[in-house]
Amino acid sequence: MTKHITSIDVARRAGVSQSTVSRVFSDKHPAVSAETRQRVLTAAADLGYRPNAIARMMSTRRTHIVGILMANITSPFYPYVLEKFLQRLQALDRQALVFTASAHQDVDALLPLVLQHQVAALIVTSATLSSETADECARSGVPVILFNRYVRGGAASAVCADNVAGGRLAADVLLDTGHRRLAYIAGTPDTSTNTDRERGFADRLAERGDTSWRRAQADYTYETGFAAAHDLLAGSDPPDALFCANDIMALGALDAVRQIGARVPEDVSIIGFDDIPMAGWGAYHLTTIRQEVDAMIAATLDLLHAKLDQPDSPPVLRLIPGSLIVRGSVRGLDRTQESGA
Amino acid sequence: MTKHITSIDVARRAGVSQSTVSRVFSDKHPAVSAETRQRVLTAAADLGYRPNAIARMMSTRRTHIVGILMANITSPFYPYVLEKFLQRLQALDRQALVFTASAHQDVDALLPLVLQHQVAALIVTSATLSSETADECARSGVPVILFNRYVRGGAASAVCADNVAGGRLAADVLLDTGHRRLAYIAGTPDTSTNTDRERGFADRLAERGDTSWRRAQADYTYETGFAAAHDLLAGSDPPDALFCANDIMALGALDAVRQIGARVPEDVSIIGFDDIPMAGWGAYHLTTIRQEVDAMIAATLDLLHAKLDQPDSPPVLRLIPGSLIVRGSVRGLDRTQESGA
DNA sequence: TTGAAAGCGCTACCAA
DNA sequence: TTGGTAGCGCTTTCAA
Repeated sequence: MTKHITSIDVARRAGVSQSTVSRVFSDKHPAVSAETRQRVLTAAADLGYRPNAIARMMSTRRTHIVGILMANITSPFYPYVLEKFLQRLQALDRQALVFTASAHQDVDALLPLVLQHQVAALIVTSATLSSETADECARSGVPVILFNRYVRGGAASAVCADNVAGGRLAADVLLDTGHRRLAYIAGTPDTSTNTDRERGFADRLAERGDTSWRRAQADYTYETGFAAAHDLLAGSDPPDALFCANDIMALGALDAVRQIGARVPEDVSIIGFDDIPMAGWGAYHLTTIRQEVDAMIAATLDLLHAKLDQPDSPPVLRLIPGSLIVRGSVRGLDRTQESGA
Repeated sequence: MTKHITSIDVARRAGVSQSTVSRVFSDKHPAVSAETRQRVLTAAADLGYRPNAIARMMSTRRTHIVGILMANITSPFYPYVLEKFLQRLQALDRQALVFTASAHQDVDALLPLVLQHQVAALIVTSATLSSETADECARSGVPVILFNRYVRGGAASAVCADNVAGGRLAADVLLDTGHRRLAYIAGTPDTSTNTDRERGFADRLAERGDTSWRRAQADYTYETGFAAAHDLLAGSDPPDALFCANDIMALGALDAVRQIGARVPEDVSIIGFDDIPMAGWGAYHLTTIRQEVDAMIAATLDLLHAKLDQPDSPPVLRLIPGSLIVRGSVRGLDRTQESGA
């Protein structure tokens, strides 16, 4: 192992005290003469000194590290989210300790580990957090923001796409364009994104007098979306429109429709949710309800900092409206008809 | 802020010394009587004690944290890589501090920050590292493993797909199936993945007497792949086969071919590189050269631990062979003809 | 403006 | 098997 250079080495070389070296490298710049500072900086450069972030954390008992807890990174929606978070966090001079929860394993089990690392705050994405755990974080003084998830009555703030409104919008779009045999392809059960999208869709349909829509269960993957569409289309009196709880499943559904020799949108219309990059690709041209990811991320970081500045502020739920992105997978929709949700 | 519970609080409550508490929570379990341990554990549970990982690092001067430096998370190949790394690292009881380098910003600039956090090791993915920086890491005793990149003559070990062999394989496949007007769609210049794939392709073509292949520059995105294919196909005497430096561009190329009314593979064959999930989707059925990601990740972690155990071991370059995945985008290839690269 | 010294919460060594 | 104690490298009073 290489000998580690510490502030003491620098102090010795610069002929100053260790405290002075520390002052020079503190973020705020208190009372150090320009000349001394220069001497210290030179000595540090000569030695290749780098302040030890761990020791600094130890001493200040504060961390710049934000924990990110994420399941499902591979779902095409989340890599983008993660990258954005990392970029924004880095710009704010914060580091990110990232954890993934495999679907089966409980997110709550990961929490002690995260907390041990004294993270300044925690962002939880695509993974549910029990309200006990949320409370525990609150007790340790670690602000938690849920991204695209929320706990009912929990102690955690959350930022979500307005999934209910999105579901309603999908219902309106499909009905307005004259579709009459609707079906919903559901995402993973017990996720708030899925239940909210379905609820919005179902409620709006009911309001407009359609109670005969069908439903197939899938779990947010391409393969299950494909299979669900297949099943739906196989029966007699197949649906003429499919609302899919996310884009990936919608893409699978689209391929399924084509595979059985039907056309999109002439024979069946498809509308997705998310607006992932692939939705715009030539082979698909998926009409979808877009989540305003950038706005959601910005809101999350706002909430985070608000909570950091004011630890006692109450939890907040922030809903970010989405919007309809019109491409080619819904019959009777013309590309000027985009609207907010 | 909540009062923080320390090992001293636990010691007091359990009626033991602070050292004993520390022993109980050390990874290795030395010399603590079952009864004492139980008392300590109970007291800790009552108090909600959690060992402070920062203090532990400070004291041991070792970290379990691995830095991951990654650009391009959104390229569909990398989220999978990242998730796998996180999973494997977590299983090994290591945390991951993740940094992204936006393409423009120098990865080297991020390094001091990473090093300040006393990471035990560093994995660099999809981003080049100058050899100076690699040396600097070596000097600080931080093992660096490059994933899918290497620095010539550098001090860092690397794990790569065997891109040269993959390029050769693509050439053979296309020639063997009777294609005669070949073209290469290049990825981002100055990335070793691109240059190696191209070199393998070009060399093999030259060996077999084809020097008339064409080339279009793109940068690994769907859009540029689409545009490059468009250009290639627009001229007179358009190519009858396209080798794309990655799958995303191949998918773009495929959509471009269809858009101008040509058919894949009847009119033009396309072969990609990576085997991302979307390559298998119904709308594409892309024939491609697969990177054995799991093997690459395993090799990376092997190298990492080898280096950790034996800091003086020399840098290693490990090439992981890929294999041909036959789907429907190359004419004249029958699905039994898969082979190693 | 600078230096001395007291921690931060833990590990690890040495004695008992 | 346990307790005492000396750090780890830094920040942060408090004095000079």
